[in-house]
Amino acid sequence: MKAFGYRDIERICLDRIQTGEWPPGTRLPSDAELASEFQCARGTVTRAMAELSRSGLVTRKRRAGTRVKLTPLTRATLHIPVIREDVEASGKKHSFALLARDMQNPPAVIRARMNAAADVKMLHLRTLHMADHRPFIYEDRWVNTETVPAILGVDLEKTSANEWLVKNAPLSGGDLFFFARSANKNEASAFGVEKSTPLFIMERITWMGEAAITFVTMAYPPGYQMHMRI
Amino acid sequence: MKAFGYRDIERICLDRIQTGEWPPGTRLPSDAELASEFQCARGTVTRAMAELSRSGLVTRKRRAGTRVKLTPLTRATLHIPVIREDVEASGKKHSFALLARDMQNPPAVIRARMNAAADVKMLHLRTLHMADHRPFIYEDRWVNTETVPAILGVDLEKTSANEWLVKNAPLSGGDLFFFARSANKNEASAFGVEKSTPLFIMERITWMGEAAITFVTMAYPPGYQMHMRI
DNA sequence: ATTTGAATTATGTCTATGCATATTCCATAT
DNA sequence: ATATGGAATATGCATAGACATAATTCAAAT
Repeated sequence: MKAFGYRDIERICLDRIQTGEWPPGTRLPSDAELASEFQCARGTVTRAMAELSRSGLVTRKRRAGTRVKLTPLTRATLHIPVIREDVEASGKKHSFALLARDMQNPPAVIRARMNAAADVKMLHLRTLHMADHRPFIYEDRWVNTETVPAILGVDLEKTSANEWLVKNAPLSGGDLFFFARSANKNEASAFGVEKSTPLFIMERITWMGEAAITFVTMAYPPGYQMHMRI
Repeated sequence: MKAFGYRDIERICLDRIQTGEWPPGTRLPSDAELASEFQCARGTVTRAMAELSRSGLVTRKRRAGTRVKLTPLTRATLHIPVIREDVEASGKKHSFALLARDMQNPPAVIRARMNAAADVKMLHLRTLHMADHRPFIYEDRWVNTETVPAILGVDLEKTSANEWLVKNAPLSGGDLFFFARSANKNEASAFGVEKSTPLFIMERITWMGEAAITFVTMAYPPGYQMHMRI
């Protein structure tokens, strides 16, 4: 019999958890015992267990051992794409129109959320992204030009701010908010719907340390569904 | 100088990526070179790099080396809580009312999405979850009793199906869909709003292999925001 | 010029070993 | 009974060495 690699061990243990052979709360055999079962070194089992732990299926504590989490699989991962690549991945043609561009002092609500001074001026952009010439995302964006001054030299008619920022502005983190609200005037006219139509909205703030890079509100047309996998 | 552990190396390299010292596309020094820089064994660097790779910041290929991803940090993780724990975590009191419970043949749309036979009967539940006695989630759920027969013996007035299933039904995966739509009649009356009010909706199907365990539609009251972190 | 193939190189994985450290368990002293 | 302290144990982390494997490079053959 061929020896077991750490991926095999990971898969087999995952299977034992998923089939209920090791129900939530169970203490697994120690790394050493599993190593003896799978005829491998302890390090190999340790690596498999570390992966399961990182995936959130088990918890490991010194001396206390490895246990199956009480509520396993409670995470889902969302991939945040560059809009252009997202559209092109679905076989459609991406285009966009820069509807407005100016330097402005953002409203207090935005300033507060971006952790910005009262008198700061930011780049304000409104963009409509299309998939096969149909409206796909209406984007309202504020860019902190103190954090990313380089964007002022970019031709945003040719490269979307979304794409330029993703690829050029190093970031340390971000906050995403999803909610539903009625379309505002701009969104309604961009999508050709009534002002009261429910829209799926994503707000995103990205950070470089304490300083906000950009605050963007993305409105999706009626019928859009965001998908995530567990 | 104290020796560097794999977490130190991970942090330092993360920092170099985030500050732009290693911009997207950069090829990192080889594991061996980094090991020499940090005065440690190659295995230690390898582990740090494996973590960065798993977090999606770099890609590693044999012979080609380790490179900073072109679009780093494009993932966000959503933690899916048990509703009761979610409510209680915010310091509020959780309660719920089982509004309806019966065995029914689900509509064709639901059957299709659950990958179920035409004549199957499922447990259909409607539940209103409350936070401090205010409506928090309106839940419409179908449970495949062929996959989880044990739920028929559970007192769902005392333990919510949500909680019981999360803790007792082993699952191999799931699909989540998020979108916005107008409140339907039931939701409107549960939340005390107009029928046309935009609501944030989450649909979730969980799977045990090919068989669906449960299909649930959760409607959140107006103003609810889902938050994720990058 | 193009293809083929061999050498080189960086990561992938495993082994064996050792010490560190958190936690549990248990015997002993109070 | 309770508190305390030490032994035992399981994971955490690091090291050194070995071989596997994929991708690149480059020289030789066509």
